[in-house]
Amino acid sequence: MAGTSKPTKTDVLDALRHLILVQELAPGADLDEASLAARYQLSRTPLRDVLRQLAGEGYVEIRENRGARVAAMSHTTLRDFFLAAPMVYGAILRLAARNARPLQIAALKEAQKTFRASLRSGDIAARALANNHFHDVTGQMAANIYLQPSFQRLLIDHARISMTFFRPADPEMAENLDKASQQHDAIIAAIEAGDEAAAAALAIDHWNLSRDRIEQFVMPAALDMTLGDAAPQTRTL
Amino acid sequence: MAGTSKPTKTDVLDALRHLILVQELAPGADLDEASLAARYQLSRTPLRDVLRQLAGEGYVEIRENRGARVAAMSHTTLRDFFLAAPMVYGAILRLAARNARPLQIAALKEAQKTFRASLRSGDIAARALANNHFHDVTGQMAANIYLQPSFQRLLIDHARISMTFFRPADPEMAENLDKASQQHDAIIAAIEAGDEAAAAALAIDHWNLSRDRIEQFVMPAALDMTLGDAAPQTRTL
DNA sequence: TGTACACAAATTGTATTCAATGCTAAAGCT
DNA sequence: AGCTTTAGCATTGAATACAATTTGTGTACA
Repeated sequence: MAGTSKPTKTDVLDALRHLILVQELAPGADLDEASLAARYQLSRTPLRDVLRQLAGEGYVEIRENRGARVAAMSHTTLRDFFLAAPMVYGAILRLAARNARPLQIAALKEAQKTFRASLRSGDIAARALANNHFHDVTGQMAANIYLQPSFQRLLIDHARISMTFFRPADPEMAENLDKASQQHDAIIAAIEAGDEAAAAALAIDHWNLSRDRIEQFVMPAALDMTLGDAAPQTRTL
Repeated sequence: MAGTSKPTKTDVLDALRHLILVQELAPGADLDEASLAARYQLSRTPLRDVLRQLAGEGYVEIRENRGARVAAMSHTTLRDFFLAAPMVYGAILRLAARNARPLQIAALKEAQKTFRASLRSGDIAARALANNHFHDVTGQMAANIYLQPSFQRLLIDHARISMTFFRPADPEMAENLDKASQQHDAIIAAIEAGDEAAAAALAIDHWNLSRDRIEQFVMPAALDMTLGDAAPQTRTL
């Protein structure tokens, strides 16, 4: 393709979704219509359409007369998330095992291949997107329009939470991710076998693993400091 | 208020939501931007915003370059609905019992009062809306942003399904609705007592009752026609 | 008679312009 | 000095005009 052509509305949608998922646009960040329109070379009218659509999908929030911002994350977000996620994802995987079609299973295997590659590459944004896509495919398999909206919102914040709570250096993290990848394989097997119960159980396991990873981050091991070190020995909280 | 003033965008949103919920705008109906703009006395630009927002909420569907239509109902809708509804609503009521605040409980009682009044009035559109509002309040009590999107979509189609599958004349229907109203009271009591298990169980009961009502309609008792009647005895399909 | 192509009408998408609203900061008042 | 008021600025909302896409219709041709 010769020369970067003017981005279409769909391009902008994808671009913004991407930026939000990998937190290059941080939660709560203000989105200015004028500058975004300039940035993507289209007028404000279609750009507003884009923001409205992203609002519908849960990526952004729009306040009347006060513009759009990236969907915020509050102090209750994590709790709400892990409260809802196992149930919804359990249902999704159960239905996926029930309804998956051969072409979809092929797509899921492909998605897992990409996920494994992203693990090796060490690119954590690529990993978050690949993981997102893997789960998105399972959502398509489930094919229940009433579960889809909540599931999609969970996927958005799952990606964002993963981007936040991740230490590439930590060897425990690497091990945790390897386990996650193995669970993906097990999920594929359960779906292919049509084993609903196994699929639902794997959903729970998968979230427990994810929660462990985050707990590791939120509540780290105490610093290793013995008595007699230079640091003060008593502290007020 | 002297003279009907020009409707604001919020008015149009509410009006369209209402029309869709009570099926005055039928599922799948085409929504023409120009005529809607003329109908509500605002230009196409804000009206498109409205349609985009309604699309995000699940009321309408927008196809690129081919306009908007009221969210369709397919032959799988009912199945998908009753598959997802008990689980989601069970979770909602469980969380409602856990988190409900006094003001919200007062609002719920008020909603139930309105619902009872609508039962007596016999206005089935008013009944659908009042029921919708009752459940909406429970959703606010649950206060989980990840369950909310799916729950809202369930509420939309619950109202529409109720409008479709209802025979005002049928005495069984009246009895069924009276039971539903009693369940509402039980739901209020469970929430007020903070009894999560009871609330969750009532959610299941409530959907089973609703499903019974619809099954009554979809699979009615066979017509009572004995051999030797005037009607032709053999027919081609 | 059926199909393919081309043209015309209708409807949606985009750009530009103008109006209204919210935010910021400076001035006046208590 | 601290609070309220008010004026200017920046940003969002609405309206109109224009462009592009889709759909329907008609005609020519196999």
